[in-house]
Amino acid sequence: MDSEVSDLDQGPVGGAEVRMDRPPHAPVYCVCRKPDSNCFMIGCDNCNEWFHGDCIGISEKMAKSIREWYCEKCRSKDGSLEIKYRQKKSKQDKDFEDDRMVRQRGGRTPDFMERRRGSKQSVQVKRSARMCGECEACMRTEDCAQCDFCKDMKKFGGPNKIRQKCRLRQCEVRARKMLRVKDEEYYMSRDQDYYSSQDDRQLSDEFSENELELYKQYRAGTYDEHNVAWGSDDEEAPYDPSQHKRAVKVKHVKRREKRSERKKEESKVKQHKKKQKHRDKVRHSERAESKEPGGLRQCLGPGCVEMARATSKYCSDDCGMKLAANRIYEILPQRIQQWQQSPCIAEEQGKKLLERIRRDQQQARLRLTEMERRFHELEGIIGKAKQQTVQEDQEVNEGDDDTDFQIFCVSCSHPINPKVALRHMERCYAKYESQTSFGSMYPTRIEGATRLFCDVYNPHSKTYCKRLQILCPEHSRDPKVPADEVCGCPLVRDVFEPTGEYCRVPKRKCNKHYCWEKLRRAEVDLERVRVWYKLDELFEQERNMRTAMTNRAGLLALMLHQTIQHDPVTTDLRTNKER
DNA sequence: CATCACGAAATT
DNA sequence: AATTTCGTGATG
Repeated sequence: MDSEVSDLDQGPVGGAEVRMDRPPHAPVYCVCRKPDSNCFMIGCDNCNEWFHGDCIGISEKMAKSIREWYCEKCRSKDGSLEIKYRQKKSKQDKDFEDDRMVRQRGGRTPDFMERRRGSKQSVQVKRSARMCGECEACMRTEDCAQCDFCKDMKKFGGPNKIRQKCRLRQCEVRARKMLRVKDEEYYMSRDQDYYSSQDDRQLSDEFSENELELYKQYRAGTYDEHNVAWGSDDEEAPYDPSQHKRAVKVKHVKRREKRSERKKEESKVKQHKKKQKHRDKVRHSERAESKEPGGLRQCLGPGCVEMARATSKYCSDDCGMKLAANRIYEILPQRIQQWQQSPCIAEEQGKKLLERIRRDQQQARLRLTEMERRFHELEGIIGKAKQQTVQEDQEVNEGDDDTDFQIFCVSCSHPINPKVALRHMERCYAKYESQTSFGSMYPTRIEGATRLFCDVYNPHSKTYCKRLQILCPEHSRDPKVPADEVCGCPLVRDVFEPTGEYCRVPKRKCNKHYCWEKLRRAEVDLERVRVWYKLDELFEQERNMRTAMTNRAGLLALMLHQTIQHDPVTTDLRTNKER
């Protein structure tokens, strides 16, 4: 914690030399205990006190070559403190050197006062004119890539026109204010204090003591306690006016003098006007504190007089919630009323759509039970077919029809005998199909369905097989047919009409009905899957519809949108036909 | 008074 | 040599 020796708090000391345009409590500095007189001053890097250049015999020019400076008092107290000088663009400059000569340095030096905050930092931060080396911003090493300055940088693809350091890295103390983070929330008490000292000075030029006192009371009420609160946040003294003095002292000498002269001339005449101005200013600062960079803001919580947190508009989450609740109580009733004033077309359409969806769902369910029925029916047929006895003689009947006729397999394109075509193509297809996998990450979960998907887990690809179980050559083989098993395929007339009879050829030899059970089962299963999908889709639609309807007049929707009744007579916007 | 733009010093 | 970032004049 380094704190200023001379401070506003010190009150009036040695009022003899106090200038007319300065309040009586202006801070005093230096060995002479006189206030800042707009002349060049230098700050001690140990005690942080400011000294008039004239009083200690250091000119601004000389100061330019000083890197670290300690006052007489500090040097006598602590023998290790030495004034350190800069060297012309040399690297040793940063190291210790015993050169006690004040050298003139070539090139340009910014017109800031040679003030450093301690040797620690001088070593740590090289370019320190705009860096205190201690604040969060100075500690940052990476650009945010978000701010306008970053976006201007070449490394972020910018045109390099602005050429300024990342806003988040602009020193909280020494960087020019407009270069710091734009968001007022980042401004800390330090800046506020700077303002108060500045404002006091300016105000004192313009306002009577009474008014000034009022203004100060106002400020004290809002700011002083905050300083305490913020003090813990950073290790520096919350108030450090010297950090910013330079700009006022060195740069605006002429302007300030002119102004004070002018003020004296017109002081009496414009009393009234000034009072008005002052009132405006106070009101402005009350209202627009948040807009003003560096402004400390009051928590927006209802009835709360605490200071808002740095990155928030509120002092606590609680206050934020309170305001939000108030907002809802305030706005919601009106919105509900507005909402109820006009019929909601979307709601009505939604209801219709929902009805339709429900109807479709009902149909799909019916279809599903039908398919389940067919499933069991088929199993019955197959069971019955198994009981048939083999009739050896039938086999010969189908003997040789067209022996020289050939067809080609759809899978392997080899020419095959039509007699064995079905058998070949089935096997051929199974061979190729079993070489590929067809899976999903999730197992099938359909309640009430038997034997639908293969669902064999493949630990290698962590998937579940999504073929129909009955059709999956990858994970199931057709059972070996015993020699005495009958084909048993129900015979039909005119393709569809069952005759009630069954094929009684031995299964191994029947080329006509090869795998007929499998194909019939697959047919049913495929249809079942289709119906399940359809049902699933309808459920999804219903869910979406319901969510939309729930959200339509939900709290969030009502708070965010409102229905404006432009024409109170025609509330229903539909055409007559639609109604 | 803030912002933009840019030369140039400081730094890498 | 390239990059960073400072200070300052022009501008609105």
